[in-house]
Amino acid sequence: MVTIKKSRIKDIARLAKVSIGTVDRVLHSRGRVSPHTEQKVKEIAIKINYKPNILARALVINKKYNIGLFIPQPNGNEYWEQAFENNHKLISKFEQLGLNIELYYYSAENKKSFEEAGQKIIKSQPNAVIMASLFLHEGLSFYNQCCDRSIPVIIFDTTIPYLEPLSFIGIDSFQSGRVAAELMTLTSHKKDKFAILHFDQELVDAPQMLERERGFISYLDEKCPDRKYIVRVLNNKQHYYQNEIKEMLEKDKISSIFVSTAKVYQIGSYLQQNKIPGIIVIGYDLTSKNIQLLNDGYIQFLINENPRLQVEQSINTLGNYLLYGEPINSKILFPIEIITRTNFNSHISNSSASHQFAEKV
Amino acid sequence: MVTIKKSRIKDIARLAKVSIGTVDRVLHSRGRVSPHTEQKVKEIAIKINYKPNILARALVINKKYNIGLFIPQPNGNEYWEQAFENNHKLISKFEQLGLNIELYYYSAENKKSFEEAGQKIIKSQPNAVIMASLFLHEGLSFYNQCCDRSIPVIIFDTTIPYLEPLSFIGIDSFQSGRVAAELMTLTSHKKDKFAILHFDQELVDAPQMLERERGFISYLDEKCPDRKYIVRVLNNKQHYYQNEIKEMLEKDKISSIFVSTAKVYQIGSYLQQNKIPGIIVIGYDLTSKNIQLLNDGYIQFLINENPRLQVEQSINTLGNYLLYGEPINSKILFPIEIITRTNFNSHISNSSASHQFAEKV
DNA sequence: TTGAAAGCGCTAACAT
DNA sequence: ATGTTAGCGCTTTCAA
Repeated sequence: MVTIKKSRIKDIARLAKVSIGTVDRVLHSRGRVSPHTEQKVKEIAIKINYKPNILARALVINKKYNIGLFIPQPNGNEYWEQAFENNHKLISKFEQLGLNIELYYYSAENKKSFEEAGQKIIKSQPNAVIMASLFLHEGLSFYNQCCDRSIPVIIFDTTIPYLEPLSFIGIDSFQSGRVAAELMTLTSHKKDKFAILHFDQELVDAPQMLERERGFISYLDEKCPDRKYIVRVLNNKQHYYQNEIKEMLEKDKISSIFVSTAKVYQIGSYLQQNKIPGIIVIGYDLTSKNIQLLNDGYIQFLINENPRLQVEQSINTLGNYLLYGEPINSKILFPIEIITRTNFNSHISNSSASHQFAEKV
Repeated sequence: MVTIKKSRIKDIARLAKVSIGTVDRVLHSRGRVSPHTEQKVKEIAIKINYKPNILARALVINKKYNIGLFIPQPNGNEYWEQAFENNHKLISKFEQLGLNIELYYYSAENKKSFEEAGQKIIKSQPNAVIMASLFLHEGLSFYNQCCDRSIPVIIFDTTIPYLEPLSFIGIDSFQSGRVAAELMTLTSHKKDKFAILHFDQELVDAPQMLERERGFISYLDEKCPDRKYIVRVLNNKQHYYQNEIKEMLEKDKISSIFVSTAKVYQIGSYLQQNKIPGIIVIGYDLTSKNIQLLNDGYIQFLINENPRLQVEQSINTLGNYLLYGEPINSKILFPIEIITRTNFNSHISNSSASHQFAEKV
């Protein structure tokens, strides 16, 4: 096999009969080069198919970046715990390369804590921020502060409408609602009635939940306009919502239930406790309670948001952008993964492989 | 923020009052170091939390590897075309880093061509091989030749039983069959009858197809032992199989059909042409014909093997192993992805994000 | 406008 | 057993 030798700056310099300093100036358009030389160097670079060695470049640049990772406190919240499982190695990998990733937590129940953590981040003067904001208004305000200071922001998990961050990384909520509606339609009779349930939150602050509902309904409107369905917002307190569900099931003869969040286990548990089989239940996220109920047959489908991969992808994307100048997509939408009792294992064991599209280069 | 300075070999040397050469010898266990010095250096390395700079290491190692990528000729085979879509950039990325990836094609219909290409690879004396063998016996023989020459092999897409390659990368066929059975069960009545169809191939040579069938049946046996089903091997010629299907549908009142390969479109097309709605059809792979029928409602579910990601992951895994000495999993099983009319778009646009577990570091 | 040279952190050959 | 040094390919400073 003919091994083509890699071409280096030195080769260009030799062929163009100039010094490597000159070549460098041309390649980086730093000026102070005569047009004639510039032309010649460029030609030769193309001719010998010069590609810079990113390792050498990264080595010599040796720049340090401070990244603020702005996220809900994972303790006690399984979804966010999953998000950071195993990401220590990713973080320390990038640390080696000069990315200092600092974590800033806020409480998912406390807007104040979000604002406070946000102030800390701003004060730390980061080179970039990765954030997942559960609060619409506060998230927007923080984003604007970053913009004012020219700090690039990657938003993941939860969209904030109308913003144009460096990149949004997550899943398409609207589309995921459509998928849920499709699965319900496939698993039911034409005359069955559906329910869409939200658990009490300030819906204004939960654009995701509304988008999921919108998607769900858009599918029904489009594919089976005769379908009957109801929409309910349930109180989050067990005592209340259990009564509400009971009443609903008695009155409405629901065949299938779509819950707009990971709280779908509250429905599954109710059905399990009261031994009500035969209802198709769909919700979000592979939390342990949800998976248990999936296994027990009281939830049929879960839509996986793959929080761990979202974080991984966010860090990777930002790292490659800062360190290697890789272009960045303004939107990275994850596949909408349908999880069932039978395939969830394959998703858990290797969410990284599927999505680990992680390439180390 | 306190920026902790990265520790380098030089720092260890200074603190241990030895030269960097000695430190290097300790860190790489190259011997020729007194026990006392060794002990001291190790202690200090741990104390200052030394992590080698992989960039500098990769730069100086600067070794060239020849990799043989041994795969079916993609031209005219959409699955394999997908597998190599966009992988040029990955390949050229690694080329920069010293991985020379040479492609060797064989014809999926011609065992002889497999053997010939195999000989070529052996002759080229590669440092490692990545292969997808559609032929059981020939694949085994080639694998053994590599072993004899201590050439590590990564096998992807199609397993060869009983081998222990450096890594197997692909999906669990058995489990995917179970998923198909589950989906059918969820979308049908208890008394409906299922069909499992194989399209004519030498089944001996297709362990995947048999594994998928085995998985399918194992699920039924386990979860609904009363379920009626039939298994058929159909002739691949349109004229023949159309008659066979017709007969089958007339005689057996099938509600749902599971096809063990990407040829599921042959069933979908038949149903479409003959305007037979209401049958649940499940098969494999996101080829254009399959997707068209998914869209038209004559296929309900496809299981995605994500060929592109498999290739990406194979190259990444091998590259990181060779270049950075990363540990390697003997098995990397992908998530079993359920594709429907509504979510296929999200899978096509970004199969890389989900699985792009590719991290560049 | 150009060239020379130092140095990023590491490895490995060579000298002592 | 230990130390010294060249050099991987690139960027950047300084001198000419």
